[in-house]
Amino acid sequence: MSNRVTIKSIAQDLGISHMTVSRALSNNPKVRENTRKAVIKHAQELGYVKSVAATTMRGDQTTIVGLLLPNLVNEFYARFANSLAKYIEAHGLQLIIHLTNDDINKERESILKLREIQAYAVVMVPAPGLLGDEKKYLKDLQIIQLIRKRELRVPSREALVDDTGAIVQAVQHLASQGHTRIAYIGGEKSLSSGYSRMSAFITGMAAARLVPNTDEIVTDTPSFLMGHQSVQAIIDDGNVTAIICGGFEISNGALNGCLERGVHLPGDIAFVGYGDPSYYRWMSGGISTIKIEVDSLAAKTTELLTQRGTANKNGFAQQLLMAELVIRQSSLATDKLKQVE
Amino acid sequence: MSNRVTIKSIAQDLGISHMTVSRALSNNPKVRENTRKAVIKHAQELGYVKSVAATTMRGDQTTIVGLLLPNLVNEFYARFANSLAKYIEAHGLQLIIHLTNDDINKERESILKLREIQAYAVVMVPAPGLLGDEKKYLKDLQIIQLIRKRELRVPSREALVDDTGAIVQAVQHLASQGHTRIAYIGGEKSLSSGYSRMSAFITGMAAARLVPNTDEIVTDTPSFLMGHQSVQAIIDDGNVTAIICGGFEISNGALNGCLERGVHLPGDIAFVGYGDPSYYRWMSGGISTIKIEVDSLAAKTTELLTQRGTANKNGFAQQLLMAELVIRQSSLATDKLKQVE
DNA sequence: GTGAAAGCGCTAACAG
DNA sequence: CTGTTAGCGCTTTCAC
Repeated sequence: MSNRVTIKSIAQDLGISHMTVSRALSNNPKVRENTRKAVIKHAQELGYVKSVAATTMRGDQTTIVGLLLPNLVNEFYARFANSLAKYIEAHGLQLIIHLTNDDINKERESILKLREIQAYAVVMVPAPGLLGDEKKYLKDLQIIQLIRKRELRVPSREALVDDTGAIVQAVQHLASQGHTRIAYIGGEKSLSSGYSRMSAFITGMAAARLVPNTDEIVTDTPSFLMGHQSVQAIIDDGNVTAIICGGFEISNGALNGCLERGVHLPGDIAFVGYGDPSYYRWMSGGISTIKIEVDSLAAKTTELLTQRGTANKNGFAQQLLMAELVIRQSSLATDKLKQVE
Repeated sequence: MSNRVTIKSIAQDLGISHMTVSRALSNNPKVRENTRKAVIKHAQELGYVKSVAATTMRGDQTTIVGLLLPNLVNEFYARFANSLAKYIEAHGLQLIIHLTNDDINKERESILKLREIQAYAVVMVPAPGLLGDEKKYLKDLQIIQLIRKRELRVPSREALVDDTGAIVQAVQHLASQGHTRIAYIGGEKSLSSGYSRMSAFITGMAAARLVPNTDEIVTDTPSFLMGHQSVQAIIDDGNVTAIICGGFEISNGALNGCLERGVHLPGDIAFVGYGDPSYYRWMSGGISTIKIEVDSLAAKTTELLTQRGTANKNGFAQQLLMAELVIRQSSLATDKLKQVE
């Protein structure tokens, strides 16, 4: 069939030089109006599109932003991708999505692929772990770390969440409902987010003059399954009247674990989730959560992405979003606590 | 800092020709073992990656698959993207996601961008509407239509869903529960899916010896809002005891509209949703749905994607997935119907 | 085994 | 205003 339409093929068709075609198509004023019109018309008719491969090879930036997420099943990640895709589209950028499943090796593979295509930038939720050769495989790439951060040995920007206040508030709220035995399930402490959330929980407990039982602070590689298993272990132990989740996946897994066990929220146990998926408000009379405005986070990320200049230490290289406690039914007093009262 | 590492820069470093470097890195046997090792070692140390732009310009296929979806907020689309990303990754492909919001002009813009980067293929949920110049802007692109199909004037493959049987079953199930006034909310009839689902509903009604009221068959451009508004209008009319949804967005919007109105499912009205998001089973004692195995659909799409050869009419160019009716609490008899009984 | 040349599509720089 | 040349990074082809 028809071969690729190029400026050369158009030039040949029209009996002019390919440079004139190039100029006409890039609105260079140094082309006679007639020639320009003829070229544009012909290009339109043939469905010409410029080869990004060629311009990239000459040194142009690509329009491709890589987004590395654990998955797209969690509503928070899906909504983030949705918002980010919308925001960056306004800047002529497009989104390549790679799923890492929080596996650091997959993360490296994905970054290599993005480097091969000379991605404009990479936005990533860094996977847990250490690699050591980051300096090599992150070369020539603008990196934005999302939600959590890892030492990358390479300049990077950060779009993070400050959920400390919301977590402290969550503990205090539960305490005010009469809860004294409160469990926490979160990501491992080696993750920046895992560490800070757990610390906030401990701070909140101290502020409420409660002594957290170390058995009831569970931290591990965050996943749906981890949340699911941890919550069921806690339920089975039966020592606790309330649970706070410190992670998107964990929250969904834990909630699922509760419902599967048929426990009533908050009748049997009080529950504070993390990330506020759309359906939480409809379940069990409403699930309380530590809410993160996903759209704002995507907007802040886009700012980092489009603001030129390398990542300096002068404030603009980091964006911080405040999380917020949303109180619904699931975090009130349990039936037992009500009886005591 | 350091400029891009290329085969030429490596060649210069090692005092050999760039061709030897090229051969060494692509496992061409015609390189002395020592040279090969030296080259590979040096390339590793410098973090060399081959330029996809260069190989693309020479005619290599890219690894980029475009995925055009209305949005990523709907769990079905997010899960599809998740599954597809996983499946194609096994073939060394990566996913660029464009959100169309079911707007045919955005769809065209996205396709143009994908054509510029010479995407390997495009998987798209075609937006409603007509354009006419598809032949031009779909040039040189392998197209796979997803869920619904449009006349594209260009060869395309199709990954579709056969939900006829499930919809007929849904009507019959409702009828068996005593429902006689059943409403249907679905996509506009100009959409292949909108038409076939509505037809199935009518077929089902006929099979149950019920006469559908034309006021109670609502079809329009499918969206969350449309489902939300349509269901509330139906509730307000109060003529109907059951509702069937024919679309992912519509189903979520309609369910939301019911919950917002505080109607009890199925106490006040029976409800059959579409697409089976994970949380439907936990809401209102379980929402009945017309379920589509999203992972299977992604697997079938991947087959179409990787099976080489142009889209012939001989069977392999189309993949069909059967939908399935899942009965939960929300589609049983309403309280009124129980009283009559 | 190794290297030199050519060309993929495009534009900056220069020459008319 | 228009055309020619060169080169971005890579591999195929053809020498040596």
